[in-house]
This record gives sequence, structure tokens and C-alpha cells, in this order.
Amino acid sequence: MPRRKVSNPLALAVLSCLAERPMHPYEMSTTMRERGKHESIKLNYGSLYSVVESLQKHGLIAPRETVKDGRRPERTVYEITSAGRLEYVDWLAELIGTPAKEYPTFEAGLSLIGGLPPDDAVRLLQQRAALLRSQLQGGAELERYAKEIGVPQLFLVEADYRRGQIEAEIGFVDKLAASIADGSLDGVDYWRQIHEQYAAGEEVTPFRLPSQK
Amino acid sequence: MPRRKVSNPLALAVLSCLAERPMHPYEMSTTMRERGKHESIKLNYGSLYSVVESLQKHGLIAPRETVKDGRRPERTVYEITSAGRLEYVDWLAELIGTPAKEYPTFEAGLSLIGGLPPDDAVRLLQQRAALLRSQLQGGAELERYAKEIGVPQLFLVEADYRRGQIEAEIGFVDKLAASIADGSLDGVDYWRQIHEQYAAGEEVTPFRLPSQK
DNA sequence: GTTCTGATACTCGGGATCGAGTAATCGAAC
DNA sequence: GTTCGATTACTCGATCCCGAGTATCAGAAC
Repeated sequence: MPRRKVSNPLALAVLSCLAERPMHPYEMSTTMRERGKHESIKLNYGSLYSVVESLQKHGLIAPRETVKDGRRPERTVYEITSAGRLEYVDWLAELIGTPAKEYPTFEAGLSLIGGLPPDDAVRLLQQRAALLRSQLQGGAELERYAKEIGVPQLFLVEADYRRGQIEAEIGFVDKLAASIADGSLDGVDYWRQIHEQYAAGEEVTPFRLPSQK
Repeated sequence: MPRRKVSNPLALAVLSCLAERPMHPYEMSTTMRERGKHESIKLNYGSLYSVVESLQKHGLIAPRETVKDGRRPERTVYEITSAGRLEYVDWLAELIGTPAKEYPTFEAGLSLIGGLPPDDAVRLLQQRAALLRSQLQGGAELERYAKEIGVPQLFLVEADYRRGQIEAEIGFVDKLAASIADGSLDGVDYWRQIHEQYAAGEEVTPFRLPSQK
């Protein structure tokens, strides 16, 4: 049993729409898009209808009416239930109040970085740093624009957060690339040796901790 | 078609084991555990056999022999193919060299933080900061221990990265909590007002940008 | 010598997920 | 008045994914 009855983040976004007012699914999807929620939440609109159905099954939302507009297909308008409202604030509180264990792909890469030759690793890290810097620039432009058209800071906190994370990552990446390049990172000599052996077609002996026993 | 034929991160870990030497699936799982890869990579060992099968189907690994050891069930030992080796370094290079768009749950929470009353938000942010600080402490202890038993820095870069990210997050969270609490964040007055209305049972009017037209 | 614990090694069912597809309608343009 | 592309609104099946379960065996313990 996963922590939540419906755990797809799209469900959270659905609840957030319905917390505001009743809507039909397609309107939710346009609303989310409009507000740029897909930038911060992984929203797969292909799952929208199954998620809505699942929310209904669990009593967090309920159909309010089905309207027939012209000769278009029927649309079912949903509203949030009080159980849904509880779930919504509880979920939000968890997201904000409790750091979750996450698995950024870069961390996965770092933990296996030894699988690449050190010089390649340095080159790739430099490339990453460059891409991160241009992300930062793009973000700054957007922010300037948002300010200009009068969006309150309150609605930009997530962009702020992201910026901070990216800046920290750049700092880390720069430092790591440099310390591999100049050999000051403890273990690089060993790493280099392994890959030279491998390139020369020799057997490679994996690193073993000096036995404690 | 997803970017990779087999996209489960467990597959990457399998490749990394087999890049070193042939193994049978269960040995891979113990090896990964031993090396603490599950800290940095999302490894669901329940998917191990399906992932291995899928890798084989796509020609990235191949069975080398099935050994019968005593009266235990047969174990199939796999080895990496040259296509697999290519896939492995290509995947690694991508993880390191190209920032991926990710969706940390905290960012999702931030983008909807308006759904909580401001005072609750402040309390939750403070709680988060406290938890992050204790994570930091736990990490520092581990690091000290690793150093003591002689693990080269090279094998700890991912922990280093994580530390940097957490520190940056703490900075952000502290600042945000303070700026909500003292009202200096642009939009907080409006936010507070909405939730007072809501608490009083009144209709709530959602924020609209001043129309440009 | 038999009970227990923990490691070994694997299986399986079914829900979640997602991209690609479809079908109808609207508005603009010619 | 009809072509055509964009938008609206939804459907579906193939794959993925995972937790929980199972069965066996080695060694400890009594």
C-alpha cells in the first residue's frame, strides 16, 4: 500500500484545480498548462482520465453534473469532496514539511563515474556546467518577464528554489572537474591506471578496501 | 520509444556490475547492496529478473553458463556484450554530461504552496529545515567513518553532491520561511486574505493577472 | 537431531502508466 | 461553401513495474 491511495502527482494537480472550483477534466488540463504547472510537476496528460477515475473511486472527488454543450461530447464536471480537501492539504503539507528521498539521475551517474575514463568524465562535467549556466540564463529572462507583467513573487518561489539548486550544482561540478583534471581528488591516480589497463586489454582488478580483519 | 531500450535505472546498475565481470543476478543484487548503490540509484530488486531478461532480449547482456551448485536451484551467469558496453558508457555519459529535467516533490509542493494557510506553510518550512539539518549531520558522520576506513574520495563524490544540494536547500527554505513570516515576500498579504476569506466560509476569487488588452 | 533464523534465489499477478491514436468541431481563408 | 489546420475531448492496449510471496538450504542453537 503506497503512502497515498492515488499517488500520481497529476492527482495532486487535479485536486488543486478542484479545490478552487468544479471543472471537467479537459479544463483542468488547460488550466494546469496555462499556469505552467508542468514545469514543476510531472504531469502526464495521457493519464488524466484514469487518475480522475481513480480519485473518484476513492471518494476524493465526485461528479457534479454532465453538461452537453452543443453537439460536443458530454463532459463530466467534478467537484472536490471534503475527504479530497483533507487529502489535498495533507499531501501538500507532506511535500513541504518532509524531505523525500529522491534519486536525481546525476547522482546515479556520479556514483558510477568510475566507469568512464577520467578525461572523458572531465569533458562531460564541463559540458554539464555550460548547459547549467545557460539554463540559469533562460530562467533569469523568464523571471524578468514575469516581474514585468506583474506576477507576485509568491508564484515564483519554485523557480527561485530551482535556481538555487542549479547554482549549487554548478559550484559542485566546476570543483569536481577541476579536482579530477589536476589529480587532486583522492583516488584519481588509481582510476586512471584502471582505465589504462583496460584500454591495453589487460585484466582489471577492482578496488578492494584494505581488509579490516 | 523511450530514449533507451531498457530505461529502468536498475538496468544501469546491472550493466555496471557486468562491466566488471560476469555474474548471476542474485550476486549482482548483493554486490550493489554492498556498495551502497541503492543510496544513489533507485534500485527495486523486485524488478531484477525482468530487467535482466529485458537486457538480454535487447542484446546488451548474454547468458554465459548456468551453474548447478549443490542442490541449489540453477543460476544463470550473464556477461556483458559489446553492444552492452557501448550502451553503458553512452548512458553514463548522458547522465553526467546532460542535465535532465527532474521533478523533485518539494518543487511540486512549492508551486502549490498557496493552497496552505501562510502560517502553516511557515511552520512546515521550519520543520523541513530542521530535518534537512539532521540529514546533513548524518551524512557528515558517515563521511567521517568512510574516511577512517580508507575509502578514496573518488567513491564519495555523490555524497558530496548531495550535501551541496541539501545545503543550498536549507538556505532557500530558511529565507523563504522568514520572508513569509515577516510579510516581505510580495503577495503574502493577498495570500493571507484569501485564506481568511476561506476560513470565514466566503467565496474565494482566484488571482488574475491585470489584463493586458 | 530437530527447531529456528537468516540468507539465497526467484516468481507472479495485477495495477499504474503513457504515448499514440481518434474523432469531432471551430475558425480562418480562399 | 469548402478546404485545412488547430483545438477540444477522450480512449486504449502494450508495457512496465513492483511488492509481496515462496521455496530451499546452511548453520546456529538447544
